Amino acid sequence: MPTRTAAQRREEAKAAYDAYLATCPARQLLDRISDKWVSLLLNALAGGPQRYSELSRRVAGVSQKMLTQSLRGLERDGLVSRTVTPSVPVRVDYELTPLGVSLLPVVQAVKTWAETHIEEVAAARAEYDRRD
Amino acid sequence: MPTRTAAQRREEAKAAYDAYLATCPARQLLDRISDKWVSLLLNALAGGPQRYSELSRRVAGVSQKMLTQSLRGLERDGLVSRTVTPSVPVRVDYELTPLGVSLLPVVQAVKTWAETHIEEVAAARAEYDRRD
DNA sequence: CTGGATCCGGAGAGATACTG
DNA sequence: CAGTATCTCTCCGGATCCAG
Repeated sequence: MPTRTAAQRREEAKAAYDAYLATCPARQLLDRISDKWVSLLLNALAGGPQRYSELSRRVAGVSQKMLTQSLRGLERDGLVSRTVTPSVPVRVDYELTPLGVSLLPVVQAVKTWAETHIEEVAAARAEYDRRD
Repeated sequence: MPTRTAAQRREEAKAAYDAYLATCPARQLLDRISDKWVSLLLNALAGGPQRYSELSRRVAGVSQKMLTQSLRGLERDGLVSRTVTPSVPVRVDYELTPLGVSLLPVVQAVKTWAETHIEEVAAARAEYDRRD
């Protein structure tokens, strides 16, 4: 069983998990979105369709495993579409779906906030480390 | 060494990590924000100061370990302040700093998006699982 | 050669029990 | 009440292998 099995294990775990969380199924979705690689990937896909290898370079630091796994998750959730062109060698493009596009402004806002306030956070961090 | 050691290990790991990412220090911050428990905690703190036990109940499903660890991280980054009232028993309140408040609209937008589009994602997910 | 699956070792998350 | 210490177990990253 490939990578998808991991996703399925997650699903099963969440199912049991939600049982005692009881009230909020959106929690599951929020967890998915609030993922390091997911936010990075969605931002990377903002500029249109991208190949697997392009994403791999753009998001620099992600392992092939996590890249594939994250993309599969996003595809399953209907946020990203996967198009295989059976040329030689094979070409795989990933693109935001309309649903994915609707999420885009939000994740871009997160990225923008991070870029804007990085210095304040760095200062707070230095302060914290110095005093304690 | 208590929980803080974990945070410090993270720090060290990130330092080595950033070295080969080279270009983008904001990446580090984005990773911190794009965390499951962090987004949940920030949303929970939206309604004003909360005690440790209140947060524990509100964010239902978080372990004490991750709660403490996440709060420490947020405190270090200057997003959350920690106030200890040495009564009997001791009382600890967590509250968003101005910097944390500035991030609030963004994380709330993420939460709102998740709540709004949960059904579409669930449908896409069911579709994906059925066909493949 | 690209895209991806598999296996393995180590880091980190979860649950539990304990302490000031 | 607010953590800390410990143990277990999942999950991540890297290397390797596989299909087209």
